[in-house]
Amino acid sequence: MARPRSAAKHDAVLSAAVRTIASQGTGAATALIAKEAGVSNGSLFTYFDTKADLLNQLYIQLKTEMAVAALDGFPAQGDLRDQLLHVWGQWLHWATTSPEKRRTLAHLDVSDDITVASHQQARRTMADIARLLERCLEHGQMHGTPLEFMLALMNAVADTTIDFMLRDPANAQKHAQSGFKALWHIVA
Amino acid sequence: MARPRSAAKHDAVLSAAVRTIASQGTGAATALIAKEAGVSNGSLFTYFDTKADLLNQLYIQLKTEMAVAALDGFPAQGDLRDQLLHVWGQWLHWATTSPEKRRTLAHLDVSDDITVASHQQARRTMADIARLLERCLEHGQMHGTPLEFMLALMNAVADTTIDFMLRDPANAQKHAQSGFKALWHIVA
Amino acid sequence: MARPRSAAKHDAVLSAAVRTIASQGTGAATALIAKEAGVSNGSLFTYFDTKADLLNQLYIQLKTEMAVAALDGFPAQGDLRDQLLHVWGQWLHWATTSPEKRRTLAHLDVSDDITVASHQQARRTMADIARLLERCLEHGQMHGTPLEFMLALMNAVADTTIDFMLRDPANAQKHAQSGFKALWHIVA
Amino acid sequence: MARPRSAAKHDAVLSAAVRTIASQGTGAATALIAKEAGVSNGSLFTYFDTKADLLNQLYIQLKTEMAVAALDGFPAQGDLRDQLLHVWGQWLHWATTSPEKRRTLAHLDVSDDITVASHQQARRTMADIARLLERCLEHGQMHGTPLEFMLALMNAVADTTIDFMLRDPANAQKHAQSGFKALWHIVA
DNA sequence: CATGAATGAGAATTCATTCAT
DNA sequence: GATGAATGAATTCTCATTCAT
Repeated sequence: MARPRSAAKHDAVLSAAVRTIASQGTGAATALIAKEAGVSNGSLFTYFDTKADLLNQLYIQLKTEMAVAALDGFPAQGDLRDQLLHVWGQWLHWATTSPEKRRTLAHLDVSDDITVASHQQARRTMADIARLLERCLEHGQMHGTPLEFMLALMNAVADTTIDFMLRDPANAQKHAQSGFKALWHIVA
Repeated sequence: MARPRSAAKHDAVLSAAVRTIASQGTGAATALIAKEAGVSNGSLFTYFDTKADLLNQLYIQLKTEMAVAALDGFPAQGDLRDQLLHVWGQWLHWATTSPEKRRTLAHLDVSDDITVASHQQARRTMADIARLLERCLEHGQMHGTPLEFMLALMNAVADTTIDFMLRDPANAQKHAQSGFKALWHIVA
Repeated sequence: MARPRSAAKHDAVLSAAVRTIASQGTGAATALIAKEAGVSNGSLFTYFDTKADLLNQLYIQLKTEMAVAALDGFPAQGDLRDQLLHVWGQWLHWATTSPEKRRTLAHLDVSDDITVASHQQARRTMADIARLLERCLEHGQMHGTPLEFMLALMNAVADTTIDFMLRDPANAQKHAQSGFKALWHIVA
Repeated sequence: MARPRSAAKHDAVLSAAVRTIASQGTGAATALIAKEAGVSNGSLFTYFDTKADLLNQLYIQLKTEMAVAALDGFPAQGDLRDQLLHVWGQWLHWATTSPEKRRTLAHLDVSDDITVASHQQARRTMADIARLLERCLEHGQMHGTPLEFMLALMNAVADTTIDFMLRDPANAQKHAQSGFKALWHIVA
């Protein structure tokens, strides 16, 4: 019966946070995020209990968005290599077309404000990708290595690749291919 | 602000910074670092112009120390795989026996206070390792990929491996081997 | 802001305020009082123009309730000492069985938000007690002292006594008697 | 060897706090107190860890000052009544000539920021007065009542008296005498 | 009239850096 | 040079009050 909490504002804050944190790190002032979102500094706290809360929600949203993007248009029929390549391509595409989100995610990933629960939930959003990776490993040379470890490795390779694509856009496609080659050498 | 009188104090501050930043991140107060170093907060600024300066010096020192450690006892005679394995083992050994330094380095690596110049200089300390890597790649499947990229990849694989070794010390050796296997699959 | 529609809600807010202010002091947030009353924070301001208004109304209500309680069952026939003792007993009984109200009153008594008008009105609710006190004084040693002063003195003695009764419940009765003895020595 | 912490500044903050709290209550902003003391808001916190710390130190200082004032020029030779009367006079004199300190003390006395330890220490500063009171009670009608209770009673009577002296300065002396008469009736 | 989101002026602290001693 | 007090901008979060729904 009262003014409803606005999803639009909630999202505005979140996306203002992306922009602000991308350039200033997690130390960015909540007041600045609020202003950037076109909202009063007080209002920010009706949508997020705490700055840490905002950070955690943002972290999960971005991780989820990334995972969803990576699986978009997943070729259920294809062979393993094609499937992994598809995920790889989607992933890099998302990261390189959303550099701010990607940079923010990097900041959040190392922030002490992100709880273990959030990290766990983030890992869960990658479950489908993990499953794919598992099937790739089945007959490969790294068979027997903990899936968790392999997933982390895949993440690391992807991150490094993305770094180079963003740093040297002229050769982005070449880097993407190199990265996949490295990944495939590991998993297959 | 000029030449530090006492190298000992300079180093004391640096190693206090390692301890403090490892646990508190780069947001750690300079006053705390100073106290931990047994130095007055004012004195810290006679050894380092600025907090960012301290951070950058620390970054370079740690990166250098890491590179030196990785090359310690390098077997000039061995074949490529043995040489790389040696470096790998030294690297992981340094990281796992100096977890605070390693954690601090992780914090610094993503800090906005570290200049591009520092990042470049850090990369230069890895020149010898890069050269080794280059020779590995010569006849490998990744031949033709920019060395810079491969170095970053190696870094990423090493970091991931170290993470798992520290997180799960019971299986540290197994993780170290898995990591090297992955690396070797990439480079050779 | 106008006439309260529902007296029930008005009272609910007031008694929620008692509970909340007893434990948090007059700094208690209006939003908290509202929630405790089962009312929206906005609604609180249709019943009370202002937080200060709420505080003042509460102050007067509690003072009135205290005075009424003190006079309950007043023995119109008894001699002066019995009458004063009756009031004394009722007063202490109210205070010790309504410790939250009493504590709230203590907070309000020293609050800058309570206007002089409210203090005056509060004093007026004690008129009957004042009259009794006046008769006690008529032949006593303090005869001639301003009634206002004597009333304040009686208040002070009562308050001190109640403090000790609440702080040391095992000896509550003894303290009540000591307090009355002190009071009687003054007035008679 | 560095700039010494200045007792003058410490005291300036304390006495600025007296002025500010007297008129605004314990809710007075630390920034205001600092400005009033001619000190930066940051500096306030080099002299007091916390606002609560400032409040507690102030409380103890004022209580001590009051007790010292009350005992100033104490007539060791006199009879009990004269001694008590002396203390009474000194006490009222201090309170009425330092109305801001007195008002601040009233605010502090009911503040939740004052720890039990501080209250205890404050009580200890009244030890000499308590001893005098004890001797008064020895042969009086209230003999046997806990000294603590009697001390609180004396405090209450004094406070009430001071209130009236300040509120109605024209009759201050008369009120002072009335107050003492009441006190003496209780204790003797 | 009820609701609760919106507002924005504070509030207490913290901290890199400067500077008097 | 060394010390640590001084500074004041900046930070997160709170809260009385207003107003759209």
